[in-house]
Amino acid sequence: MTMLSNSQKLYGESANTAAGNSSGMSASTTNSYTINSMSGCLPMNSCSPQNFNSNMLSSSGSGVMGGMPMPGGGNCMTSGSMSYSSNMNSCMAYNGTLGVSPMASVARNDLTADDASPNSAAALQRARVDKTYRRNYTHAKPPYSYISLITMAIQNSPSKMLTLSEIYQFIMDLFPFYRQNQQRWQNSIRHSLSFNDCFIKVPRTPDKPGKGSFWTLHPESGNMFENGCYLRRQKRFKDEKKEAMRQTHKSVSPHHHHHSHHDNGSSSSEKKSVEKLQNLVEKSSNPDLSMLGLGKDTDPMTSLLQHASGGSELCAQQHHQQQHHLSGLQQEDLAAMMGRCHPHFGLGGGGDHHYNHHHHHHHGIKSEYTGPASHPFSITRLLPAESKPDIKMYDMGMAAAAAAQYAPYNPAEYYQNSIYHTSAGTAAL
DNA sequence: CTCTGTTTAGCGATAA
DNA sequence: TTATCGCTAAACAGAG
Repeated sequence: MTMLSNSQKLYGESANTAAGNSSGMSASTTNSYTINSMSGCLPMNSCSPQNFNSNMLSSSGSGVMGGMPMPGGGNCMTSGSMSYSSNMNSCMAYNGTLGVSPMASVARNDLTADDASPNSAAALQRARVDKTYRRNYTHAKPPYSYISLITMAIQNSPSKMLTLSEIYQFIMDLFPFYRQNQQRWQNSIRHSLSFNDCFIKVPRTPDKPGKGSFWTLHPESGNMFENGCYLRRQKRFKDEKKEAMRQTHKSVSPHHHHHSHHDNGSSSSEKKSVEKLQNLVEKSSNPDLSMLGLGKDTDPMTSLLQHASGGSELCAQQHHQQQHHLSGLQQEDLAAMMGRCHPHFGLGGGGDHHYNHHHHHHHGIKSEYTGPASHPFSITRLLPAESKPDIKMYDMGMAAAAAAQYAPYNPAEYYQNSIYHTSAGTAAL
């Protein structure tokens, strides 16, 4: 059991500063630590929930399986096999053994102690008292790609549009891990926003002065995490038009010593995004765009669950490169949230682009969905009725609630266990 | 100046 | 194996 593959690396945030050496990050700079990777340790190359669950999460048992999450014990956090200590070395230790991870213990009420003594009261007690456990847990790198984090943030906002800084804030509020090394991950976030066609930049209107633009999701991006994997999409969403434009630009550029500004005003990049929008508008003759204007029509929660909820096959934790410490979280909620992606965007028209790979894939994508928000942590119920954008989730309640939605680390208990309470609670910083 | 965005590059890791 | 995907670094430009 405990053999970890050394294939996966986590970039220890604490360690190297963003600076780094010129040539990318060499192996040395990234003090990476390995973590167990599914694929690594296990033969299976797929992320079947079953396997995952049994092998990875095992003890925690929280299974999110098909649909209903952990009724009983509530462990929302399923196995977090990874630890979180900011510096990883420590974690690895148990990391291989999923069940025993500190996080797991913290998360679950019944947890087994990290010391293998299963439900010992003492262990439990200790877990509750010892802040380091909590801290470690809380600070673990969430098993979500930046793309999924951004998506979560946007979808969670009432208007379905956020500024860059709001996205940052959302992530930091929810995941303590990202309160560190901001420069590094924020650069990545910016890169993700610009680089991925699934994110669209919406200019500010005069009535809303402020710093950057708003970012929203491409109406046709569909449910990018349909497979339940938040670390790696099966296929990257590409906007054909935009892509075409890119090509064109490229082939034309040679001569133009530095873009001859025969364009009036806006930079080429600006233009691009504008066009992007325009295209959007054209394409979606209507409904979809409502979101651009302000997606209120979308009831976040409802839509949310509609899709996914059950569906998360949780293969999420699955492997995936670096980071990815899988902390097993409750995929469910997340799935629910992500899943909803654009539920109603029926995309009927031309939508599905790349997202249908049904092809083979064991991914059983979508398990049967059993009905709306029936489970405890479904966003439908947890989501603050109206998330006020500005309120930030600083106040506890919010933080907990928010966290709950994504179930990353389970909110409810999490909260109960005073994780946020004690330290972060007030700290919330 | 800092913050936003865009873009290129290279790396590690997975999927096909 | 190759094709992709995601992460990080970094150069760069523009806005505030």
